[in-house]
Amino acid sequence: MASPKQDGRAGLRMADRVYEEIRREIVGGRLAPGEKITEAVLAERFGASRTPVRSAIVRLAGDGFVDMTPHSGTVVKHRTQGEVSEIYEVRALLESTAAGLAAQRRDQRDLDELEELQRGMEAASGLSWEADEAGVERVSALNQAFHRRILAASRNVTLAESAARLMNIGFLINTYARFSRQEFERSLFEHRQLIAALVSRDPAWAEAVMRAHILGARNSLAAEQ
Amino acid sequence: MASPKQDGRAGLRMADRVYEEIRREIVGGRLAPGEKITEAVLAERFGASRTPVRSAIVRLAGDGFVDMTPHSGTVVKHRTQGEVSEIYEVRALLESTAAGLAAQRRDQRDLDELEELQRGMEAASGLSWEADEAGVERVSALNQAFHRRILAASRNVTLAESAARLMNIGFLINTYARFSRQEFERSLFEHRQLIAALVSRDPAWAEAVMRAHILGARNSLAAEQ
DNA sequence: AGCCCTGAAATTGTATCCAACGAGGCGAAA
DNA sequence: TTTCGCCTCGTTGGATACAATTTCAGGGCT
Repeated sequence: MASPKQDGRAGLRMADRVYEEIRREIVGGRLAPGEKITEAVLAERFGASRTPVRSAIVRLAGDGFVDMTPHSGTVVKHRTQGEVSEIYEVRALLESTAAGLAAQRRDQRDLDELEELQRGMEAASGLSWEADEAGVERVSALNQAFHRRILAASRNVTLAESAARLMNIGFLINTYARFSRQEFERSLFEHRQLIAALVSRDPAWAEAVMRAHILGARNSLAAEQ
Repeated sequence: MASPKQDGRAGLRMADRVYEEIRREIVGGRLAPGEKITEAVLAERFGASRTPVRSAIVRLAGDGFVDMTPHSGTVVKHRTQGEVSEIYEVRALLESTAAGLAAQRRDQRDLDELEELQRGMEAASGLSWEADEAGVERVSALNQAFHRRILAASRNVTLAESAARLMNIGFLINTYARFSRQEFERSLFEHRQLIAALVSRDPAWAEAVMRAHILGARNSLAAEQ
């Protein structure tokens, strides 16, 4: 192909770009579960060789996004509703613990940034929920950032990483897109409560709100399907 | 090079063999944290090319065993004592929850296999703790299997995988080798209690024992360093 | 003396080529 | 007609060749 530097964003390895792009496509639902992934096809699509594509796929497999079977191929991992519920349950366990720690350890910066993110989400209240695809995706990104900020405020990197891994494979964007406006507003309200619990340094409250928040989301999801 | 099938164990990809071997060397402490990993060196040691070695390293990085920095190289990940403590704390959280679930959901097979593993560990009571390297490693493997069995009995695959990941990077063999005979016997006793809790289907008891078991191990470790 | 610049060596990242394996189709025999 | 076996093809796994980047030593400059 001989196009050494196709993308302007320098410094990024081709393998990383491929990884990120495929990941986004899976999380965003553009690549359906069960769909086959062929190295040569992707290589051509990215104007790269199979080598970095392969590297990206190995990483995706390690992160639980795809299933690789030797000499046979790679498919987007399928998850049953039960597995998705499990993911939410473990997230509830980890993130509620993190929220409790965060209530004890947060500093002013944490609170400021959470407020900022919350304002961003509230600003999206007026968007047309079914039509505005990009808007929904932005809200979802803010939601993820909010959760990550609380994980960071727990000051426990291991806890944060374990939870973040589950958030990723939880296909958040996809699930968020399915949320109704009502669910979204409940979510906003619970985030507000979370901030309040952190402000007043109340670990038990923060923990309970986070658990309720995540298990509630799980149930909304389960009810739809 | 040109030695297409060096190892008799067929069916295994070269990349998998390299992955497993490096992983064992890191977990076993034969590769020290901070040590540099050079692809070409490993490739020669395994009589392979750099391609499968590189694939293995990417996986190891994904699993948190090594740090890859672009164009610079790969080093065995260093963990501070604080990080190791964190790992044990999150393990305590996940595995105690799993133990509680296991107490409710276990069947007779689970109990039988746990008994079997426990007998195996008890049989090692007579080994010379400082001299018998292989013996210690076997005990460590049995211990890991015991914990994995309880995770499996929780019937929550997500929970089990999250915990297993942390067990792996906890460098169990290494830590176990540092355990004194006294620690080992305390461990045996707690495993017995765990089985009793599962037999009597007592989730709260199982949960508490597991939490105490893991946090105790963390403290023994912290006290040494 | 200390610092920066430069260049060569070492090492990683990517491309291409070859080998091995699995999937599916076709044909022959029961 | 159905089923077993073989064969071809497509795809992945691995080897080798090449390009790009970092690192570090050494020399010149401030």
